[in-house]
Amino acid sequence: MTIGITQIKNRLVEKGLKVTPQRIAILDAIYSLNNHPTAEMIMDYIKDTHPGVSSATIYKVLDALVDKQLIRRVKTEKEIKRYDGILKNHHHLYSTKSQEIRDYMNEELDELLDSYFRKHGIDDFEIEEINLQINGQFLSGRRNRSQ
Amino acid sequence: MTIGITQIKNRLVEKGLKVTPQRIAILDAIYSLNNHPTAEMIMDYIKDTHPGVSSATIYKVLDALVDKQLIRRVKTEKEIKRYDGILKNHHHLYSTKSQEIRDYMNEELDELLDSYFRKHGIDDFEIEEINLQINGQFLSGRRNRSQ
DNA sequence: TCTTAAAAGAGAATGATTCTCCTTAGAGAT
DNA sequence: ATCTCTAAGGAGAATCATTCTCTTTTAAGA
Repeated sequence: MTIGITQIKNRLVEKGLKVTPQRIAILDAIYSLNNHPTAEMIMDYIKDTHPGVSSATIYKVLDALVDKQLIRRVKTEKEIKRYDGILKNHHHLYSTKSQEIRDYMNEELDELLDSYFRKHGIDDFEIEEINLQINGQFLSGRRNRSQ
Repeated sequence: MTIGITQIKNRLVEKGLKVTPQRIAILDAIYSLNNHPTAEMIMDYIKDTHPGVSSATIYKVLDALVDKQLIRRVKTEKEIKRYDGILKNHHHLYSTKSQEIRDYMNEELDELLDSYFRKHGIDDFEIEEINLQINGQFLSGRRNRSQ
């Protein structure tokens, strides 16, 4: 299911974004390179058909597209910059408002997932570990969840 | 449950790492600042008690500690640099061997999680979205284990 | 076409992380 | 305790993706 140029234009218009060749090219690149490209991969892809697009433009367009929810950002392993002294497998609560991260442990949940995936494996993939990334908001109750 | 200096030393020795004041200070910082500090937060914390530790050392020590599995790295929102054109909520399969990421959609699983969390909420946290980060290995048809 | 705010371009600036190269110091052996 | 040797730490330059600043261009409605 490839997405055509007309459809890309419509999406831009719907979000109130001006339709520019750069934006079309970038969205098209993301849809075509459909395996979570980096900004650099997008630049490379575009270089052929649209030479001379400034890298600053790529970043600005990507920000605008994320902002208008036409695309999303995905986490990767490499860019990680925070450290955790707790080694036991656990999950994380991420605030969508701040940069706060809290640990979340729940063995019952782990077992539930474990038994689910024991029954329904994933094709061509051997699971080693599952981490939930739970996004939401901390309700600043004065209750302090230590550990 | 704070971890003492003696225990930190033991952990270093167990992993075959030389026990140095810098390593002790860094591990101690991670255990004390127990909310996923960045390298910078660790530097700040250490500055008082161990002034003059080179930032290069901080990074080297952190790498060594991750390498020996005394600490782990955690993903955050900010550092994300890859883009996804698929907006529907979905999960990701991450290769522990390469930088490959694949989408994984499973509505049955989503419903399972949904109903689980409807029954067992998380204290002081309002869930907006749950993404599974499933780490493992892609079994490429012929089972290519050669990295 | 005209107008104008939004978008694109160029290149400098930033800043976290990495690299290089040299010095220091754990830790086992003597 | 001292010696030796290699791992570890220090200093500062280098890197490099991303952001910023400022100027020019252009999409799109009048």
